[in-house]
Amino acid sequence: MIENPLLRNLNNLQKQAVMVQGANILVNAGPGTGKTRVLTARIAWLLEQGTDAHDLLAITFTNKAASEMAERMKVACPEGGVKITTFHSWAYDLLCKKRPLDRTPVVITEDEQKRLFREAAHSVGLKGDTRPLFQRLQFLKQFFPIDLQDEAEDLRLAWQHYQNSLAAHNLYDFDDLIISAIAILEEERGRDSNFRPYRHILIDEFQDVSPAQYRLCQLLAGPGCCIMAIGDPHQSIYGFRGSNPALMEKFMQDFSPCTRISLITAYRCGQNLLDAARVVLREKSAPRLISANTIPGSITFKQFKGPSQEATWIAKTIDRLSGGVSFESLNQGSATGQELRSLSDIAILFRINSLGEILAKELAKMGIPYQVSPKSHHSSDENLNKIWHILELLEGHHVDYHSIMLSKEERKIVLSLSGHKKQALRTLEPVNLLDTLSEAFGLHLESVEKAFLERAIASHRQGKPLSLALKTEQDYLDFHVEAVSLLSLHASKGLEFPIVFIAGCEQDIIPLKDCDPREERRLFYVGLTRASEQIFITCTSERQLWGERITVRPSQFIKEIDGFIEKEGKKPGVKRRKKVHQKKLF
DNA sequence: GAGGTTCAACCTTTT
DNA sequence: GTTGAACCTC
Repeated sequence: MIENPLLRNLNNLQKQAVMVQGANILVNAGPGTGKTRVLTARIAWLLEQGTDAHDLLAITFTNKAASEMAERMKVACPEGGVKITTFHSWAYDLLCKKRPLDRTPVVITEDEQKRLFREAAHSVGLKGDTRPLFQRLQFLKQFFPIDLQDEAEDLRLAWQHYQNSLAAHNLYDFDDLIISAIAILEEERGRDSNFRPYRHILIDEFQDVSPAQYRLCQLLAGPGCCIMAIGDPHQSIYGFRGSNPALMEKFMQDFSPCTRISLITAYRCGQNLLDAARVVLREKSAPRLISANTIPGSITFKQFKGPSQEATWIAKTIDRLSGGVSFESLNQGSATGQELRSLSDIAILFRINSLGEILAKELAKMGIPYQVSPKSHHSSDENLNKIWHILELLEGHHVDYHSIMLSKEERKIVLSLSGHKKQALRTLEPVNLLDTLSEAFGLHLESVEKAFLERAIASHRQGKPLSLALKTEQDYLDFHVEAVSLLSLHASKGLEFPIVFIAGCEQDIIPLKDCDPREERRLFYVGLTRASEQIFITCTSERQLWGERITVRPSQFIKEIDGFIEKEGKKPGVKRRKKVHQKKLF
């Protein structure tokens, strides 16, 4: 029998996973074991087996991951037609289908969520700081069913009021999307026991599902539906939003019959890196991954006096590795004889964003191009949102809601406009309208934002609801750009770089104080397994944190992986072992 | 209701 | 060391 070309480049375990029939599948896929490859191969294989594309659903966590997978699918099977989406988008689409057309659900941002909640808390007579209550609400919303039994009366009251005010304007926060989808599906299932929308569901990064999303999975599947859940419980790092590595085990029981496959060949990291990472993980149940990489991967550890020395050293090292753009390296030339690196091959990871800022400054000083994780996009989102509220207010929609979202001053400006002026604004060319608004409200729109808003306003004037027209496609980091990536450990998940720096590797930062120590281990595991060839771990003896200057010790993890760290002036342990091995051979 | 003062957080983050 | 929210004063 001729082997299917889709399966040709897969190893045996991957093939097995791709071709499971008549059972749910749980794939334990450690770092670099070909998770996405298995997922896409399975979709392609199912299609080839005659599955209708409409019976297939692939779910990822981020839009970015979804579009990347869609891109891969285009290559694997150009006819395509398979729905690749996120939990939230899927839920949003369902909501749109179930609501009357004139009542398009509007999703609010976290900022708006906070304001609305505070407003709600105050209107039920709560005094004092409402932030702890809000945090609790956000956490509880990740669960299903939501249990308010043991919660404070204050929280219940404020919650109720918050949800009422959302409902009054057809608003949903991100968690409501999932919660509402669950409610719709439960109701539907109660009415019609044949309700089975998909025959095959594939879920990526399953270790990140929240209990609510897990419930959604249960409702989407039923007899005759096969789920492939793929993920790595050891990379579960989103406990603060409800995810839990134990859910993967629960899947085995709840979705019986279920085949479990653990991929053990890793194509990214060298063996030395994999073994070091496994030591930090301290999970006896974790299988030892075997690297297909011939380079063992080296770990270097450096301790500095303070953050500026650390940053300088990192910047200089990057400069040296990349052949250099700085004055110094131009003088020295690339005398090291090492192969030069593209800046896009290098990432600097850190536990807390404040460390990233120091590093960014130093790189800027040296003239090394860098890009930071998408956190900074936040401010531009705020601009877009503000414009949205202003425009809606100008049109007189949901006046009370949109008013809350603007500052008093801004509100005054909008509401004081005469009807005549409003009408004039409405007919203004989008470009001019934006200019007028930016000036009146002191907004600084970047040209990209402006172009985007112009398009949105134009399409709105052709009859599209403004909220829909503005529904943004976030700009994501482009890792092909010739720049060093500065990322939090969390943001680095799913990415890979030949060379990785982990900065600020100090006790109480990595692992971070007062955090779940097991999750901190998994987080460091994620960090170590981002690199394929080389890791530089740095720490300092002194750190200024939250205004206080403190002396710090190296992270406990350093000691734990000491045997895997390359010692200065000495050959690394692994290489030596290799030599011994070779002697035996001859 | 604007403007100053005090007090406590301050980690990770996608949708 | 900075921010955001609540509270206080005029």
